[in-house]
Amino acid sequence: MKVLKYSRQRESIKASLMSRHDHPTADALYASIREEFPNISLGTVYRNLNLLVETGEIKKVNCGDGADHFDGNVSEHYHFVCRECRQIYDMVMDNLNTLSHLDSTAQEYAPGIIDSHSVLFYGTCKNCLEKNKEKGIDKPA
Amino acid sequence: MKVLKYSRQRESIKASLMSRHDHPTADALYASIREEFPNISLGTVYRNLNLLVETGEIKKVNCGDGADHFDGNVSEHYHFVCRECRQIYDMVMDNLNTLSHLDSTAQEYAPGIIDSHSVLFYGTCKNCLEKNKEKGIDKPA
DNA sequence: GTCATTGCAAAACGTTTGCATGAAT
DNA sequence: ATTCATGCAAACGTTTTGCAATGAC
Repeated sequence: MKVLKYSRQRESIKASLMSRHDHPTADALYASIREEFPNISLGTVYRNLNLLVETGEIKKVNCGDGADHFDGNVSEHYHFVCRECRQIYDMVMDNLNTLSHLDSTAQEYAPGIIDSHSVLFYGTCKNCLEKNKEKGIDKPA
Repeated sequence: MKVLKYSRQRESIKASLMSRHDHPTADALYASIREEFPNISLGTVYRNLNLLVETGEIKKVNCGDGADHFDGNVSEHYHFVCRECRQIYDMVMDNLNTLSHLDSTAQEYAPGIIDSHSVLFYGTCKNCLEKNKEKGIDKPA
């Protein structure tokens, strides 16, 4: 296994991600890190995010919008992705009824060993539903 | 709604995807379509795949390897993604115990209206487990 | 002193788009 | 005749990479 050396940049990237409750892209994170490290490069942000994913300190979320999103919350949870505003929401669910149940069922059918999973729900979030109502739009685009 | 005109290319792309049991990328599909239509362009393949997704005739699967994969099976099912060989397997599961259960639980927590979902399991598939055993590797990389 | 990490820029990758031509209705 | 679809190539957005310089140990 690779030996990691300390780096202020990596520390700052991790701290910045941990302090957020959204699921920023590398570029969004880059923008906020630059306030502290004006000379940091986007490549460094990508390299460190990938390192942190490898060590399991953060998670990568792929919601299908073309960009990787990152999540400082490594506990098992689902995500809800709004098709209109593209925001990603955490969905904390009852493990007993959902995740663990899903896992045990999956084990029976999976053609191998499962070590992790990604559960995404797509739809229209409450905020967008309200905005649509205000504009007099009954059905979401 | 947009009116679609018939095109031999689109028909062939759909037929080609339907005949496969894997989950090819646009590029892989492009390679096999080229046997029938040597002059077809990759752009046309992408355009038609997106049209077919819009009309609900096929599905897009995002397994996090950077490329979109396409699925001719539009019935609700899960996917198992092998981290070693990158292959995507269909997981046909008992709806009563899993998908519908998951959906009803999700509705309680989701911050809006859910219209679809993506469930991916990651791990090592049976084939790779066997190959690893043959090579004398006990634990997967 | 060694080797990981950085900043920079270029390249790679998958996907989309503009445009003139061709095909379907 | 109209309008959508095609092939081609260029452009796009995201991520990775090669390299010389810097920093951690």
